[in-house]
Amino acid sequence: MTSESVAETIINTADRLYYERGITAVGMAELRDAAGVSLRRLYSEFPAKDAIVRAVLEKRHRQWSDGVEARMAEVGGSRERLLAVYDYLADWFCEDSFRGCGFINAFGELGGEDAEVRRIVREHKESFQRRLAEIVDDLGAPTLLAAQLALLAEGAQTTAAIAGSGEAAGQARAAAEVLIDHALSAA
Amino acid sequence: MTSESVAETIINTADRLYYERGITAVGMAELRDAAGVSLRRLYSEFPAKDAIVRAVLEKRHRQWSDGVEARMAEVGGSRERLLAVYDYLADWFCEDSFRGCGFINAFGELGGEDAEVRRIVREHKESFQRRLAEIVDDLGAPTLLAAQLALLAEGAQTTAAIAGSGEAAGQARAAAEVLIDHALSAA
DNA sequence: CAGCAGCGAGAACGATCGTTCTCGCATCTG
DNA sequence: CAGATGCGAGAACGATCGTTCTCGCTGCTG
Repeated sequence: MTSESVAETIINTADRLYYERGITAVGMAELRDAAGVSLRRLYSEFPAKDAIVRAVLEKRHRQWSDGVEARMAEVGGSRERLLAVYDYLADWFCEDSFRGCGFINAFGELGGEDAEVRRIVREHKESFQRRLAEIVDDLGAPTLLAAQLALLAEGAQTTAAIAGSGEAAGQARAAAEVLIDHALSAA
Repeated sequence: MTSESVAETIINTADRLYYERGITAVGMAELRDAAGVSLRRLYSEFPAKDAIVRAVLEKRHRQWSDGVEARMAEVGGSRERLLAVYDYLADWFCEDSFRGCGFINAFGELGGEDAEVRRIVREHKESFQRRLAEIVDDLGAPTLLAAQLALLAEGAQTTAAIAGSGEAAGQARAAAEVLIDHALSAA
């Protein structure tokens, strides 16, 4: 396999810097230094900073989807697959670099000005909700449950980031169990 | 009663602009124009932009606390007081100007760089959780429930902002009912 | 070897940032 | 009336932003 392309290096470096410190706080000069490329090369790979931001968000979307999907594939049964989401969150929250959901952060920072960022963030969250809805449907539970499980996951991400502790994942998981079992017993 | 002071005008204007468009996106010149004061006056009331940001967050914290508290006072019983939080959210989400939780947005935008913002945001969220914990305690339910109800509220705020719809409030309320009743039946 | 295309280093550009300074007018004090 | 004070308007400052341009080296092709 070939080593990563220049564009990938740029995206990975930008992702790390933007996530750590915020998008507007990281200038193109800093990105150039950290990625070890020339400014000329930066602008030959991407037309502008906006394009890098979009590429970073799209890469992050694939990573999240793949990560959640892999975690869900490890267990059997729809109920366990739903709960696997919170186990995935628990691992993520433990990472030193964890600083909340990159999409929520980008939305808070740029969502007021940049309609394209709004669109990407919204699509990311909708796709997660759709995936949950599929599994909830397999369970035979109402779609409302999928939305509620998503609320728990979103709340856990922001709470873990702000509180600086990962305990929200376990709390969300326990709440999810109650909601799932209640939905099943009502069906 | 006297009309609002210059400092209050500045804070209220800054709050609106920062919330609508993001903090870094709003410069001091724009704030001066919108508040109708001179730049000189801006810097005589506040030593720097950071101080305005902090003042805005602190005002927002009082507004949130007072608003939730007033809403909870309208109903009787601990269970209804807890659920009143989500009714408060539902009203808020319907406002045209709603763009998510200002603290979460500020955290996403500045939390990576500004430790003071981190502290204020964390304190705000902790104070909300403490208030929930008091009422949960009155109910005789375990403290875990308070954390879970907070997760639902946080998740509803970000989801409503990103999706651009207020339905998350009702979904969170329904989930809260299930969690509360489950906690009570187990006690 | 001559000529050319590609690219890195970094200067340069115009815009805008937060912040400070200058100037001139208005209002008060004696 | 003379002088001082306070403040608004806005120019000025240095820094930094995103972006483009220049220059000079490197390695290819004929």
